[in-house]
Amino acid sequence: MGIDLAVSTVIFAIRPASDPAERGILSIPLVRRTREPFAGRWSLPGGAADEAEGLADTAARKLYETTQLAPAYLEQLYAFGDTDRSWSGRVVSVVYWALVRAELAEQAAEGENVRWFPADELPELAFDHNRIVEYALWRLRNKLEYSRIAQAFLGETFTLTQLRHVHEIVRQVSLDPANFRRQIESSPAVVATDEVVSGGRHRPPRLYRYDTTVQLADNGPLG
Amino acid sequence: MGIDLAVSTVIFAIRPASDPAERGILSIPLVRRTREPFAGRWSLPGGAADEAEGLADTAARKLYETTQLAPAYLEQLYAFGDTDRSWSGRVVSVVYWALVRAELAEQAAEGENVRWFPADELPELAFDHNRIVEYALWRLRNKLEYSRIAQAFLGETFTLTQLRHVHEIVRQVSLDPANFRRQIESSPAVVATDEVVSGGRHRPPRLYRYDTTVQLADNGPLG
DNA sequence: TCAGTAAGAGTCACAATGACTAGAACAGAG
DNA sequence: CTCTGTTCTAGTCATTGTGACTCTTACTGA
Repeated sequence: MGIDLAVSTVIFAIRPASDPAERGILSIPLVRRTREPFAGRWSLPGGAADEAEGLADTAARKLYETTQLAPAYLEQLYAFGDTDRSWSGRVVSVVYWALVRAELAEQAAEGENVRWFPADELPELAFDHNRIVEYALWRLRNKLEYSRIAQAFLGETFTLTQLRHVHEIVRQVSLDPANFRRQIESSPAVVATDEVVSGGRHRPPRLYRYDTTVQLADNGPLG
Repeated sequence: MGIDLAVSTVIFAIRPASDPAERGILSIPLVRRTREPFAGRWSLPGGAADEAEGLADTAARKLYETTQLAPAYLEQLYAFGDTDRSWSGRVVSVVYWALVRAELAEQAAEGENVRWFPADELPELAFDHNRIVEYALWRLRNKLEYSRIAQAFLGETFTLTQLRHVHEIVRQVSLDPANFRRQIESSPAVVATDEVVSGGRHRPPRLYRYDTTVQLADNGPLG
């Protein structure tokens, strides 16, 4: 009876690769379902919407409860409401997507029921979650090109090479370092600090920092 | 108890202006509320989600029932779910936005409870509908620049001047006719027919047609 | 026949971008 | 200490897309 309203989140982070030649792998944490339908299958973290809480707040809370992660960026993805997307009654899912810093994601505990998967090598998930992740991936890759959200994968300060690696890993391309530098430095939202990273094996790169008065993405009137 | 799920739609069409110097006005049909809360106020057409129907289907149906319009383009805008957006219990609204052909919108019946308003001269609406329309407008103006949805305001065939007027009216800019032509003709999705519009006061312009195998907008995996 | 207006083709300068070159600055091997 | 390999960083060059602008063509109505 009635329509159930759920809130789920597709969480992205860049995790270290087993092969050290790769710079990292775009990954997604999934939770194993303990109940029918789809018991045993992996699925997106989430749950029923809370009556006393905004949708984004519910997304952030569920996200934290299941993975202990705090997102650096959170945005609504889509409301999935096809009639046949669940086996047990009608469910409308308001899905969010989130970006988590690599540093945090590394510490994150994995367990029997929570595990990280490479974003484009997912198993068969519960419900229509494969399709949802596919759409989230598309949005992430698009938005990376015309906004500043790449920063959300990194920390307060970062080198241009780190920022370039984020783009290369997520968008699965290889970018010319010199051209990438030119483009980033043309934006006033990125400021060079006078610090450098010492201790590396090569010429010490300069640290950059995002102007915190500039928001990561322009979502119009929604802020 | 429980969260009510509603579906509403922001409908756009270009309607003739009273001043013949203007080419048209971007307009939105609104319906007058007959019940509390906000009885007498104008609001977006919509209603409760139907358990047996997809969200987009509900949006299109409600849209047709209240305005007798069939949209040429329909896309989900956002799920609004703040806790304080309704006076009567918690309501989550999945909002769509739609484009209707000018030809259809002209025929559309206005009545005591349905009326068209210029998109940026709206009265104070019920609930948070002013904010919703503002966001829909922002999305429309953005999307017009990087997709082919402008065509949805027109008919099967159209002149380049008509298409340019759509851009000028919606984006509130004035565009150079020659540059606009160059840009449109560089896209393979627009094909020139060998027909022309005769009977005008000036040199008869050629009719163009959109390649129907190309979709109006690229919404990724959602199609 | 002329004036006014829009269609349609073309030119020019400038900005953004991809491909590429080259010097500077480091660590570690010899 | 010197050499080598790598990366950081600053440049050049050619191509492309775009805004501003000019000019000719084709029509109607005065």
